[in-house]
Amino acid sequence: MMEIELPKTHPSQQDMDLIDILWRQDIDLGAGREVFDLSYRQKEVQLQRQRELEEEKRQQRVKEQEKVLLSQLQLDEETGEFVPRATPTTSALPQACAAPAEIPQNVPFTQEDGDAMSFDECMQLLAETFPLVEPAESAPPCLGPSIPPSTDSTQIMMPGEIPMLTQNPLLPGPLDQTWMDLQHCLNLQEMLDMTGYISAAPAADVQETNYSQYMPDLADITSNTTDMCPPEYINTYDGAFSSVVPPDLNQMSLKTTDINKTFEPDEFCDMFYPDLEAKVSSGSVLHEEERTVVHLDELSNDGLLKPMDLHSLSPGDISMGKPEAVAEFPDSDSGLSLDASPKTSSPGKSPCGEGSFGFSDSDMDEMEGSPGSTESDYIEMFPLLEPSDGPQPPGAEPPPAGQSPEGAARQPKTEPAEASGYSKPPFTKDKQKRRAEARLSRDEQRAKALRIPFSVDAIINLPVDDFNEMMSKHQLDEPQLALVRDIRRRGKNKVAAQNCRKRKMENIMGLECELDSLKEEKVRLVREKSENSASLRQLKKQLSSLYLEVFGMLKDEQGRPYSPSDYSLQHTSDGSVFLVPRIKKTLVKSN
DNA sequence: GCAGAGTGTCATGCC
DNA sequence: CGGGCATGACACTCT
Repeated sequence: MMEIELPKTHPSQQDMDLIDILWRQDIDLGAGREVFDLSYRQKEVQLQRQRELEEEKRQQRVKEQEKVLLSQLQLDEETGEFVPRATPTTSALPQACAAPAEIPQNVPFTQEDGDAMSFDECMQLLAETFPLVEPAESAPPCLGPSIPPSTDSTQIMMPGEIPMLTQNPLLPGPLDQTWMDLQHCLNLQEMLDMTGYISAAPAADVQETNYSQYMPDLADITSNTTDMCPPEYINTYDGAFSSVVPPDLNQMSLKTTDINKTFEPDEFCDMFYPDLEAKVSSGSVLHEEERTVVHLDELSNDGLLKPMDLHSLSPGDISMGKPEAVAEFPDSDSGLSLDASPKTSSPGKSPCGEGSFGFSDSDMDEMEGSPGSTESDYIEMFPLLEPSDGPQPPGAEPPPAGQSPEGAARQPKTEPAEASGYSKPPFTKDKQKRRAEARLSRDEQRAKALRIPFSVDAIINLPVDDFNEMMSKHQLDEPQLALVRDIRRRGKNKVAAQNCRKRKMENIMGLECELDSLKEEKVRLVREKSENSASLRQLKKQLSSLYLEVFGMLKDEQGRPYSPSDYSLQHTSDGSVFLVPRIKKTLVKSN
């Protein structure tokens, strides 16, 4: 990009023409005309200052609202939650949509604490999701000063909509109510943290060891979930947020502009959540950015919807009350694994019956291979969620298949192996990776069938202590325990086998290198040997000629030369040379 | 259809 | 003694 020195005074027409020409040259590079417009920049600076002032005002208002909310809260002694005193809609059962904006935000958010997505992260997500509606209001209280207000990003995204921001301090009532609900949730979160509602240890573990990906839920939360959330409510949540898993957040934020115009409380509810659902079913999810996926993953991992619970939240289970995801996925361990294992009771042999858990590997393969295989598609859709998976939309038992069985399943997948900290397999071809993931999903499907409340990654990769701690928090029956042990054993052994083969290949390669170097050394030594032999022959030749020369110079008393057949020259170690008669020499030798 | 590579799994031994 | 690792062997899938 060319640099242009801006004139200190107003540019002349000639300058403007020149700038115009330069701009036309740069327009291909994405430069805007305003880049060269001084007055525009000055306006921008003024607007920026204006926004900052508004920002401060908003923050003050938010703090005041926070105080008011705190004064309105009371402690529910049964659940340990803080609930608003005069709000009847905080009951766990949303009969209708009378004021449901509060319900899905209250209960789930109070339960998600120890989860992969902290409340602050949730609030941050909200702040990012609704930047146009209430960017400054959602940010300051929960994000703290370190998080910059999202106004800038708003400006970047939609520079032409600045006037809309100026309306924010005069938010209409219902939106204020929504914000109060969000604040409410935030306060609940903070208070729950303080009151020890969430067990401190797991939370610390999640933060310190970064096992949040492995531990999408907590035991106490599980029980609370089942205790406090009737199926109807879960179903409602499911309907609203199940599809939330992959919605396009950008679209969501755009939608809020509509909310800004019309809403009343009921309309807000009707418009907001069903809209999410509509967005999801529209299939826009398939093209979302990775960052969005991550956020949604976190969303889906939120407390209320735990990995296996989400699976169990499938409409068949909830609305119809059938407890058998098992029948859908007739589980069995890899016939070899559990059945052959004498020390663990195989699910196939479990008291629950053969039909309940027993699907063989071949069965699983058939499931995976079938075009309508919901599990494999599903897993490919949410590889990072496994087996926590996203909630399934009500009424459509195989969501991915319903959406686009071909397209969705063929989407390039992320690598759960890497995400789970697996050592990289020695042979990395894409197809093999995919196949490995498909095979990995077998255990995940088994875990789903037995409703193991942990992710397979967690089962395999957690350290022993954390693993035991995790296990102790859930009441698992014998087949579940056996399956979890087998999953862990197989996972460990799989990694070990990969490492072993990798080492073996490295050993082979090292030996080949060593062999090559040895061959080179052999060639060198052979060449050296021949050189030494030639040198030795040369020395012998020189020695014999020297010998003859010296011997020929020797004369006896009569001046006659000694006969080489009768005498020979011998030298001692001190360098003396003697003329020795051969007979005498042989005698000496014989002696 | 066969051969070979790659991978998962099991059994076993060792630490 | 239990858990993990290493490795040979086998089965399976894919090319």
